[in-house]
Amino acid sequence: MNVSDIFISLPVHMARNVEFDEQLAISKAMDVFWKKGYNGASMRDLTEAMGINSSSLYNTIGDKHQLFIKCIKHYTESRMEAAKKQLHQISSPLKAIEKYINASAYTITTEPNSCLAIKTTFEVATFDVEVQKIIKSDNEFTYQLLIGLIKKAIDIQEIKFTKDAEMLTDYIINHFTGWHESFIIHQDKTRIKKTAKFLIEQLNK
Amino acid sequence: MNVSDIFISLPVHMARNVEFDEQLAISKAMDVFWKKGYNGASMRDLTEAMGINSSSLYNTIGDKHQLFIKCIKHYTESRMEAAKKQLHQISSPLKAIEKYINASAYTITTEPNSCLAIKTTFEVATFDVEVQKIIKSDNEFTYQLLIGLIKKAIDIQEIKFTKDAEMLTDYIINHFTGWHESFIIHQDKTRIKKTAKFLIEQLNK
DNA sequence: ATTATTCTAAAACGTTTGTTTCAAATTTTA
DNA sequence: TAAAATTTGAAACAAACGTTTTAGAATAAT
Repeated sequence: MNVSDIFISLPVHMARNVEFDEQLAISKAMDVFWKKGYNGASMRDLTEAMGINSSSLYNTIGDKHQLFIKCIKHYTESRMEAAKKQLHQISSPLKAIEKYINASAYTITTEPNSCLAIKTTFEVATFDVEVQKIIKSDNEFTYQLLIGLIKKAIDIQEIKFTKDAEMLTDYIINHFTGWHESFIIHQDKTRIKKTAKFLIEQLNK
Repeated sequence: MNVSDIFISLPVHMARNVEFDEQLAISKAMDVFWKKGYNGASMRDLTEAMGINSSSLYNTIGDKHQLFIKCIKHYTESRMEAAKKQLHQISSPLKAIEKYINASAYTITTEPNSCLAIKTTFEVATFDVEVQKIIKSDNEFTYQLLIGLIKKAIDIQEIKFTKDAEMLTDYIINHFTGWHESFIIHQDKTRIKKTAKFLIEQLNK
């Protein structure tokens, strides 16, 4: 055996390339899961929205579950990027926290669907360990982002009423889920804006 | 036509009575929906848990959707009764609020499944108007219960930092949903207890 | 241009879905 | 006790489910 044998299993003739844009297709599938949930979305719903045949889907991305995993990864990753950009270069940590809270309230009361990560948490995260991991790391990202800001704010005494940064981070994050539920039930922006305003006032005490 | 004709359509021969206990069967079905969600629960899952045949189910309760409606009604109604009993005769409004918060935190970190009402809100309440109504009135109950206490607490100056009872009610309720999500993700009781403690401290300012 | 390879579309796959049928069992009224 | 009415269990229903197969179109390398 010589070195070239190692590569003998590689395709000699490279036939057709995949026709469809995988990222675009996943984004389309994500929208379906977002609206209908994991169990509520059928493969026919998905392939129709993606504009591809199920054979292409199974040849490239995989089965329904693998597709779902890619969709929520896509969702959480794009949210992370958006958050990074959003808080990029804000001098005051407390101002950054406030901006993050207001941006969350705005997103919740503006987007057509409630957060896919939260919907997924309540629908399948209890059973599905693979989903659990993604949801957990998404949550951890937000947590680290906020706790960094809170620790800084405590350090420079922008926040004076507590030294427990971990608790305060949890405390703030908890609100977002409640706002989502509230908005589904009442469809009332002002209720959420008022509580967001109050939460920010609390931070300034 | 005489008066007796009005009743002529009523059954003359009353045959068998329904064998199974409907309330018990609905309670069993509720557990299945609670674990698997609406779309995740199959009729075979449900009838097996209920211990009845699907023909009996369709003859008495109705189809899957009607069964689900009865299940979430059962869920919300029993929760309402429990809440009423719980706060029955507590002299101080603020103490009653605190008890309600602590009881919520305890339930969230103790029960095997996350709240059926919240799971339902995120899974189907966006589309299903019948479900929406039930969820909304369940929410309204909690809202009225809390706002009553908060208004009293403001009146007798147990709460001094705000006069906006509506906002504060929303603010408190919002936490519960967040705790549910947090507990699904982290399974950490102390994180929830800490934020509950902090929330109560805020009320005493 | 031929060959090897991969992609795509349509159809079909076996299961499972929610729901209905139907005969047998049961019970009440007469 | 006979007749009428209704529930029950088992089987069957069509439709939809997630997935696979298959034949042919497409394309890169020879």
